Amino acid sequence: MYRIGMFSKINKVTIKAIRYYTSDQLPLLHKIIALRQIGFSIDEISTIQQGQNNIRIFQQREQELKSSIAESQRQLGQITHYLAKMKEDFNMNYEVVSKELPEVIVFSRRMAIPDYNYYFEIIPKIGEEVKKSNPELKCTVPEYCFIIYHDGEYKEKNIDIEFCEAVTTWGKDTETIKFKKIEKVASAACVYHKGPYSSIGNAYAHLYKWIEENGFLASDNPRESYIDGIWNKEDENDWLTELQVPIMKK
Amino acid sequence: MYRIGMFSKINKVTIKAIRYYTSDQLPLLHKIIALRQIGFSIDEISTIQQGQNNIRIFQQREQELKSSIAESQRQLGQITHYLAKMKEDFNMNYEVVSKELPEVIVFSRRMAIPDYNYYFEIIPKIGEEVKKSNPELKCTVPEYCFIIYHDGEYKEKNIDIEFCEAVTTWGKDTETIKFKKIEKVASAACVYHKGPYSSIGNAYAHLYKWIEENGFLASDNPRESYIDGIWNKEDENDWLTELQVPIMKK
DNA sequence: ATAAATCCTCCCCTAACAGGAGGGTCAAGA
DNA sequence: TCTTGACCCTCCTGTTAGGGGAGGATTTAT
Repeated sequence: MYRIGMFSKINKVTIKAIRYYTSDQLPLLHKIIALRQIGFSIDEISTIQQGQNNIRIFQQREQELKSSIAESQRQLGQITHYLAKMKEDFNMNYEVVSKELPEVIVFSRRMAIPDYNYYFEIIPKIGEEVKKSNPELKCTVPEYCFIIYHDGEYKEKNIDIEFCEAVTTWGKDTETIKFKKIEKVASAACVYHKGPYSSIGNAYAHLYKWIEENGFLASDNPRESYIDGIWNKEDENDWLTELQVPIMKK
Repeated sequence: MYRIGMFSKINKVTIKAIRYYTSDQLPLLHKIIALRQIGFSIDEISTIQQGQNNIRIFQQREQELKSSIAESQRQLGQITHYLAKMKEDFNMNYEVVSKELPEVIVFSRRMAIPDYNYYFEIIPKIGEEVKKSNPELKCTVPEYCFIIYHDGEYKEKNIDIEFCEAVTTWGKDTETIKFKKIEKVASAACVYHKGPYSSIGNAYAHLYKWIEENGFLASDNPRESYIDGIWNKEDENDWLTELQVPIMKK
């Protein structure tokens, strides 16, 4: 007779779950788990266990699955449609909105890069390194992955940037990668930029013009937050980036 | 200003649901419902409503949908596999089990049919007729659709059968179709038959032999319950039927 | 005025656990 | 012998998006 903790480890089921089942179900634990993974409810499982009219229950679940897949695909179609429409909009006009940027925990690496082409050589390496030293680490959903420009001015060479990716908990620092808390920003002017990075200057221009015209002042360095990029879209024209500039009333 | 009942009818939302939303959400009711139908949670919807960082939330939902579809398809594969295995088994050997048949409400039509070929001409008509007179009627899940043989002996012609289909509530009788309660059967010997109806005699033979050998007596007329048939499977060899004979101890 | 329809608030219920509080038991180490 | 830590138990609450119903208040129709 194993103690419950051991039993839980052996069967890879939480103690809570084990306790949830009545004791006469325990010898069947594996079968229960298998059936649960096919999506049967506990009630259905005990029916399956007793009666031998399994087929109907299986067929019923088959139907459920088919219709739920159909439903999900419908929803997916809708979402794709919405997303396409949104990105279309960002293509047409820069619409600036101001919003709060919440406090986040990030892992970050600050560095000077020789020029903009260097970006996507270094960023995947950071990801790998942090995964090696913190295998359990989870990024937030939705993802929030951005670069802070620390130069006060626009530079083409030797740019001082800080790469940040928001995560759910603190992790272990490495030599180059540090965990830190990014404080909440009460108000930031934000705009989406769709297309390649070469044309991102327009978006910045719009953004700073809006800040000026609406009586604000940029109160901190800008962030460039990456939504779609080379990692998920082949076509440069589909890339999507959000620019965020902390602002304060003049 | 509409009263809530009217408002509920106009918008096709239950009063409970309307009350669930806070009053400042009501002007957006349609948007909320649309987003709910894409599967967003209330929290996500209010985030979408406030912040303008919609894209990430939509993308996140897109991912969720994709993985849930993948998961469902995995489950579907499993189930198909299980079902195939079960039906394989029924093909190999008749395994008799005894079980309880629960009490059900059915609509039924008792009639004499000239011969067995007449079956599938008459049955769809019954379905249509009952749908016409009771449009709201719902069949049970899992379905339970069967024929009771009222002849005491085996006959080839002019067979006295009663077609029954289990439903969830009582409905309106028609001239030929009556609603009735079928009493619970404490114990019935059951066997699955796979293949065309022409070979169903074997299954009956097995079943009655089992009843005899195990010291039971058939206590009522047999039921033939239809699982797969011409309505969902082209190949006769895939048809599946369960035979049920109420029994009692000798 | 009265009856019927409609409305309101309040409480409990769902599925399958997760999370935590508070307390009990047992063996090893000091 | 006392204490500490590991492990265990039961009980309570929370999760989603409302559904179902009780009991009483208000509005509408006759």
